[in-house]
Amino acid sequence: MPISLTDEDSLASSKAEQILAGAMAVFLTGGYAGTSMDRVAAEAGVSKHTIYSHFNDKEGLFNALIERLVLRRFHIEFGESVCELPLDSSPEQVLHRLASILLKLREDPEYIAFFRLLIAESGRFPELAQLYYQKVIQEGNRVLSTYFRNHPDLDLDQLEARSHIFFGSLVCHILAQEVLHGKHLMPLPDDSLVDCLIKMVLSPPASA
Amino acid sequence: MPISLTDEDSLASSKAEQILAGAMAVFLTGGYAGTSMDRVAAEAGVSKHTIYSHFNDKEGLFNALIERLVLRRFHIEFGESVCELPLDSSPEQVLHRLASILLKLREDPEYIAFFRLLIAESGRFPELAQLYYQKVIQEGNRVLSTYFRNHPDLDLDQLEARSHIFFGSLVCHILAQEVLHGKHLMPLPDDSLVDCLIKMVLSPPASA
DNA sequence: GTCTATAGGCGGATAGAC
DNA sequence: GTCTATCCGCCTATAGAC
Repeated sequence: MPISLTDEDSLASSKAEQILAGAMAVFLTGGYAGTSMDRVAAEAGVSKHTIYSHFNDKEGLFNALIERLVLRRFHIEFGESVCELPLDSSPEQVLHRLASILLKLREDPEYIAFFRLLIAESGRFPELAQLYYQKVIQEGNRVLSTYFRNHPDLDLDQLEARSHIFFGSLVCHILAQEVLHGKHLMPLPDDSLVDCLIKMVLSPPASA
Repeated sequence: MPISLTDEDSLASSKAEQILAGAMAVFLTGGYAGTSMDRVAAEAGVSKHTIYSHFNDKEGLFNALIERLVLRRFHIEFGESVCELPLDSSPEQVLHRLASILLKLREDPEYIAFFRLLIAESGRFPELAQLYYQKVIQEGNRVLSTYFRNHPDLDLDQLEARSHIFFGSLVCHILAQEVLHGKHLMPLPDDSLVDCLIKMVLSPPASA
């Protein structure tokens, strides 16, 4: 009876989905230690025992949640956005597109909260931080340095360092302005930063 | 009797110091929600009531601790180091010195832990995040962009954007390699990043 | 598999002795 | 001002009914 099996599977996974959705809401606002399994159960609309039967314990639930967010939500969104880049357009346009993809994340409160949570727990859950590092940060750097390598006409050196500078400046901009609430204290317009950054990153080495 | 007053004052403040030292150890490793007043009392070697009499509650203790760390420990260290810069040497040397001051923080586990804690609680304690932003991040940017402004021979535009890129790249480097444990996953040597970054930041605008 | 109910411990905050 | 002892609630995790 494949139908019953399918039903059971979809039911089970729908419960898991339900739990993970509730867990996301609670963990993202309360942090790891500030989250109680009671609140997760209430938010997800299930009982606590159901959570413990799907995920071993609080750590297991947290691991599953972060892995899921990294692998599905942020990895895929970022990856797909990058792949949609018009790679045949000018380097300036390519970098502008990359920058706007990154800076779009500023306006996503869930991403800001996820960033806070990931960094907050990077000491106690180092493997989760490394997962994010590999799937998001490394991926971005790989895309950009590969792009540089495939365009030798740009005559750039230090491809890895250049891509690190590109992403690092933008990530730190988001960190300072959104995460640390510096937006109103020192308003540096995105365009100003991006324009300056692109000129720098694309400037060939001092051809002496 | 000024002696007795002095004694009382030093005693009171020594207790407060003692409490703050214990609080630092516990908050930095456990985070805000993961820290119990019992553990702070044990670590500081005082009773809980003493803590509650000096600081109103857990939030008050946390606020006092972070303010102290920002204003004394990190603000002063950073400020003094910057003031010791040999401002009459070459711009490359000035930026190298600034970069090494920043990258020195990589090796300070307490600074890494403080960074995690500040970001972790930036949602629930926004004013503390802003304090750090004003006293450390803004300060650094002010020093560097002022330096640029005082050296018009460098012929640089977008001074604020340039200094943001300089600090942002380095801070994000520390974030990725130390906080998120990416050091062994994608080892980009400090020198490689710093050299490339300094060349970029000091390259005059495309003088067309 | 899912629920209600509960165990057992630790959380922040306070009362009273000195 | 400082300590010991305590209140009450919430925490994670589990036991037992269905």
